[in-house]
Parts: sequence; structure tokens; C-alpha cells
Amino acid sequence: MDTGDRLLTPGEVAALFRVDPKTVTRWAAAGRIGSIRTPGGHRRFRESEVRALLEGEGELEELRDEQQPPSTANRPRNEGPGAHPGPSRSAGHHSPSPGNVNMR
Amino acid sequence: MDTGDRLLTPGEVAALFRVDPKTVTRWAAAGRIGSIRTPGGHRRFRESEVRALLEGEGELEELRDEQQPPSTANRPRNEGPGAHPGPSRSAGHHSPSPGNVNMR
DNA sequence: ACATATTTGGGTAATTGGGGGC
DNA sequence: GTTGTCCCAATTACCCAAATAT
Repeated sequence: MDTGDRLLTPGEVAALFRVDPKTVTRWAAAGRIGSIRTPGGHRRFRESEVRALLEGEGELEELRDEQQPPSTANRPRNEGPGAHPGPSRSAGHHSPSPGNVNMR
Repeated sequence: MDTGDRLLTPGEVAALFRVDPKTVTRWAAAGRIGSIRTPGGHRRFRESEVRALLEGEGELEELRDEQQPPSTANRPRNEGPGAHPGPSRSAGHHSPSPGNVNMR
């Protein structure tokens, strides 16, 4: 498994997150994302970390146990039965990511 | 691996649905739509998912590579009795959402 | 050495998030 | 039950110029 040795430029990370390169720089400055500095002062980011971040922190993941109201029930979100080849994130959750404490 | 879908900002999704960005946030909070959070806390939405929702719920079987057990060919389509398609979009009695461009 | 594109820095406006109430 | 609007705080986007990378 590649540990993501590939380094991404701020522009790449910005395009991945759909944000401004400046924002990515802010993340690095705030310590929200690991960054490697070039001797010239520019920043580089690990692709593995970036991918892990946008892997899908969506609250919607395995939420499929919806209740069914007797009358007005319409949950057109049903996946066919069978095996889910999807990469379950049930293995090794806590990653050595920086402390993600951002809540008021 | 990459689904190749771009990420949309809450404002974009809101404009697509013609709702307030706050409503989109509520959808994400309620788990009705997948969301990716930026390290800063903002949400980004997958364009493919949004388009799928906009297309109408008719999720046609465009995917033919989905293995299905040859035994149970049932379709757990909980449409529910009676007719109750999505909520009524009775939008049109107020000025366009000002929270899109030019606010303060 | 050149030039071009990208990144960096600071500053200001716009958007977004969360809560509350209608 | 949902959606839209109010507040404030945080994050993000666009403006500039200079430095760095290729």
C-alpha cells in the first residue's frame, strides 16, 4: 500500500477540496493539515492525507435503518441487497490525524 | 476510485434546488444528502449526488455491473401506498433568495 | 541568464455554520 | 413535519504585490 508519498501542491489540494489555494495554506498554517515546506518556503501536502480527508466524513454512511411511518413514508434510498464491495471504514478508524477539535 | 464528480458548495446546491443555503445545510445535517466537510468545517457536496437528486428519483439501472443474487429478484422499493411525491415546491411568492449574491 | 506559472504574504468582502424564533 | 429569516462567529474567496519553482 502506498502510504501516499506523492506530494501535492496547494493548487492541487485546493482543486480537490473545491477551495482556494489560499485556504489550503491557511489549513497548513493552522495545523489542520500536515505540510512539508520546501527550502524556498512553499508548501507540499501528502496525497494520502488529503485523500483521507475527503474520503467522506459525511454523516451519512451506514445509516440505512430508517423507520417507516405507516402512511407517509417515502425513502427512495434503498440499495439492492447483496455484497457491498465498498471499502468499509470499519478498520482502523482513528488515524494519526491532527487533533480535529473544531466545534464551539 | 474517484467517482470523478466535482464538489459543489452549499450555495451552488441551494441555487440548483432553488432553496436557501440553510436548507441545504439542514439536509446534510439530517443525513438526507452526503456531505464532505473541509478542515475548516464547511461542507461540500458531490455533484453526482446532487444531480441524481435533481434528476428525479428515478434511479434507473444504468449500472449493469451490480451483481444481484439470482434468487431474490425483489425490489425493495418502498414507495408507500397512496400518492405523495416529494414535497410541494410552492416557491414563488417571495423575492428570490437574497442570500445568494449581494447581501449586506 | 531568461520568462512563465504557481505560491506566498496581507487585507477586505462574501459565504457558511450553528442556534433561536416565526 | 418542512422552509425561510434573524442573529453572531468562523471560514472562505478575491484583491494586491513579491518570491519561488519549473
